[in-house]
Amino acid sequence: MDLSTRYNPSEIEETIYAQWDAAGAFQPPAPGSGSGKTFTVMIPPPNVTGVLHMGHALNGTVQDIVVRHRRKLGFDTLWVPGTDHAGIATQAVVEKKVYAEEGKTRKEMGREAFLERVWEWKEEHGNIILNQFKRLGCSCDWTRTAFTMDENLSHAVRVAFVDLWKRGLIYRGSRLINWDCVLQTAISDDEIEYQKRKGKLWYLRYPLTTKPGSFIVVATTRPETMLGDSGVAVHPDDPRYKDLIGTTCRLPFLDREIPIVADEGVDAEYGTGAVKITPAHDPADYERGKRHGLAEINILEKDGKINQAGGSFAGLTREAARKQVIEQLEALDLLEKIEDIEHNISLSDRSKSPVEPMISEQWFVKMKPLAEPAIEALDKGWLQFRPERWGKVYLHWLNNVHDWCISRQLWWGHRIPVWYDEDDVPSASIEDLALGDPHPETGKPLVRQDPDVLDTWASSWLWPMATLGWPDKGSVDLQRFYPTQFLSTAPEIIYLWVARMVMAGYAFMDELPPEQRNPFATCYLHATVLDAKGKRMSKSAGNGIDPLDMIEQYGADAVRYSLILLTKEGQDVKLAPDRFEQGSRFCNKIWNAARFVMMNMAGERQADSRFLEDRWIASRLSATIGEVSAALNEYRFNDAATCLYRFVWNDFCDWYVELVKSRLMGDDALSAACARGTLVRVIRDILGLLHPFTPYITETLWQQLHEVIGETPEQALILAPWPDGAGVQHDGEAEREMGLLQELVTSVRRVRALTMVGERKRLEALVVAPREDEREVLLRYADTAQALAYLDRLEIVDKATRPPGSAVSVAAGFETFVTLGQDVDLDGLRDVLKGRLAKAEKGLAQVQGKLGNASFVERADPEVVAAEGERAKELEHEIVLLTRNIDGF
RNA sequence: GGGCGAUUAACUCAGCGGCUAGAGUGUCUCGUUUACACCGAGAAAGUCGGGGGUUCGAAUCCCUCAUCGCCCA
Repeated sequence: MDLSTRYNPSEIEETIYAQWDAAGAFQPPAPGSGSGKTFTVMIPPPNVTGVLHMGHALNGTVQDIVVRHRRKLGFDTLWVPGTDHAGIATQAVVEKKVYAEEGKTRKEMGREAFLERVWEWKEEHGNIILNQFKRLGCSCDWTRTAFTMDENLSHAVRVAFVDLWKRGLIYRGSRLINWDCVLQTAISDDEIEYQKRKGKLWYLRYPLTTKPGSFIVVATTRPETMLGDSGVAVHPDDPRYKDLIGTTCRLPFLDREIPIVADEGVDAEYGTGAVKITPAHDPADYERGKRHGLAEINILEKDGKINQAGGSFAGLTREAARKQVIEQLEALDLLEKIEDIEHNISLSDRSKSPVEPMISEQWFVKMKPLAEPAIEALDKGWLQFRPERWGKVYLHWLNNVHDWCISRQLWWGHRIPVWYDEDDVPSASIEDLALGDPHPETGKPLVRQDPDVLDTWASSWLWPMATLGWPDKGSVDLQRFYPTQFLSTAPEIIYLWVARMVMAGYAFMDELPPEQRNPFATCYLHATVLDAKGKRMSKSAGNGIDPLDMIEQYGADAVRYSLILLTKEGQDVKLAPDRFEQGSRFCNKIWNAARFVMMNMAGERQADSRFLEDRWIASRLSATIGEVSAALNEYRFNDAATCLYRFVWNDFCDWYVELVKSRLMGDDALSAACARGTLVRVIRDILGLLHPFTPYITETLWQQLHEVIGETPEQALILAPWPDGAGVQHDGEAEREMGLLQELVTSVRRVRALTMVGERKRLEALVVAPREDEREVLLRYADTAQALAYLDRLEIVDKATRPPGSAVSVAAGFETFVTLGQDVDLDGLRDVLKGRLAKAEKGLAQVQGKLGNASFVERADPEVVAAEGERAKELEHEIVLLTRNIDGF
């Protein structure tokens, strides 16, 4: 064994990962050879264009902890990795690249050639992020790596499309949709982000046809849309406008006569109480226009420029048109006033350009019928959110769901499987149809395929099923691993993805009973990672911390452990690079604790021990196994990590290892053997319990430990059974006695520190312990205490007065006098005693207050009352001791 | 406008009806006894955002206000 005193992650991580992979540890056992209980997790597929950010790192860690834990528990565990094709993002990346390299636009290049280039790009760059997940230590089954554009997944998309089509849930229609003028495609409601901006409210005068020289004034934030106005609305009860209802006004520039209508939806308080109606370019106006039968006048080209309907403004950009409209209105004295306001504008997620609502022919999915079972799944408890509150967000969206615009004017994606005959009658088909062949219903020759592709979510919503083989219902994986047990993702895609996957499960897995149809039993929403100032980390803000840098610097285990230690369930986390030091230090601590064990393995080992500290650490281990197991079963990762941290550092390293040192060096062979046996037992379980959190270091130490003790482990740690707690149990007596011993040792240390007498100086101590049971325990372990407190002599008696030249420390029930000789500075010690006294007196006053309160004694739990009584006695005793000793100085 | 979250030690966070309100970092003091200086020992440090209420008892439950952040419209 040659172990450096420092843990050096970079030396081991790659080797260990390769070992796991080579051993097939990431794959579930073959059908029939495992336990038969499966546990499945699907990775939320990152974009192929993506690189790992902290959110991914946290999410990857969470999933890997779950997966490793369940695998060690004996489940046939499968974690499916993969990426999605990210239609808009990927197309934009490749478009840019092609233009930079060849100066060609995608249109100049042509669809076929362009798609070839996208595939080339994907082959070259598409695995970057998955390899980064590997660096993190993620134990995905890479033989099942999926991509949403793979043949089988593409087939699934077509089957789903045609199925919904046949059920009448997919339709094509001319609707108001969100248009991205830069990328020139439709986007869904969920791809919009809102930004608060300073803007203006312009008040425009529209001349009344019935009263020449008079106007109706409408307020708008987007004056250029007036070119598409086909009406003005007022509230029916608004006295200002009552007599104008049913009359008309004239639209400036275009000289269009438009009606003034009454609409309940108008807010009489806002602006002038009269609003312009632009049905073709505003969602509210679209509805309003429908109600009043107003014309839908499209004034925009696909690139956002004003079209012919804009008259003299045709050809101008939106920005230029706004300027011109305002200037010309002003010239005509039709601009009443301008107000500064703050309002939300909608931007496209992808291009960050203002979204233009536009009427356009698109494909839609009817969502209401699909949403119902997804709502029921949560109500019935078949689906659970963690933290639970996210369920409300999920329900809110489902209850207000709009039809989903699934067509995109892109090339990269699943092409819509619809062909048209010469009369534009569509037909959807799973298999490609050939142009020229007869239309399946009309019999007329097919003349074209729909040029558009589907929204990326139209394939990722099938992810949990399609990656397992759906629509092949006979697929072994699908039957074995569906439904999955756990999904971990970010809260911002509850609508985009989570809710849609549940819908898809109910829509397409209809042969399963309802409780098994939804694709995951638990949806865990992980924290959002913020920077040190509390701002969201983002590429554009440049405030991100690169997880790969952190892995380089501290090691993957340290990054994982730090993230979990920082992240209370579902609570956002503020992160600075130095926060990873905690995990790094902890890894180093484990490394050295294991080194210590390995350095002391020469000789017999006995597992079953009656020594106090052996029984105590076994008792603590038993509790730790219980707590960690419970926490992991309930996905409380932070609780599990904290519990392990305390056990390893405070119990095992600070106390147990120190206690055992003298035994290992001593002459008592049995004592040494018991110490060795216990050390091995505890460190093995520590490695096992920590493995899901810090897989590399624990696996490495596991192998080294076995080498040292001359055993061949049955399995690598990744597959070794989860510590079951057999052979260790709660031992109240050991914990009590150990507590006393710790008090005694701490007392002596405190005296040393506060009197500056030095850690090393050999001292003598006298303990006065009036309680017989306590005295008896302290006497029994006096040797141990003497060693830990570095004492030459330790005397324990039932009563005595303070020896001259000694300092004192008061622990709960006893006094510890430490002989120091003359000329020792006792001020520090006295201050501490005074502080303790003040605290004890305050505590006593509180407790007596409670006990003196008749309602408390009467109403509180008898156990609570009894405990308070005990507490009062302890405090009284402590006060006596403290007072006595302060007076003595 | 609606919803959600946060506000506890100098900093970052736990605790969510009854432990003397904890941890990590930082600070101060001391320390190289066969693991670890990425270490050990000890100490100091908090009117638990403000106000009101419920309760025998509130950091914890309810109401309200304030500040910050996120989501939705």
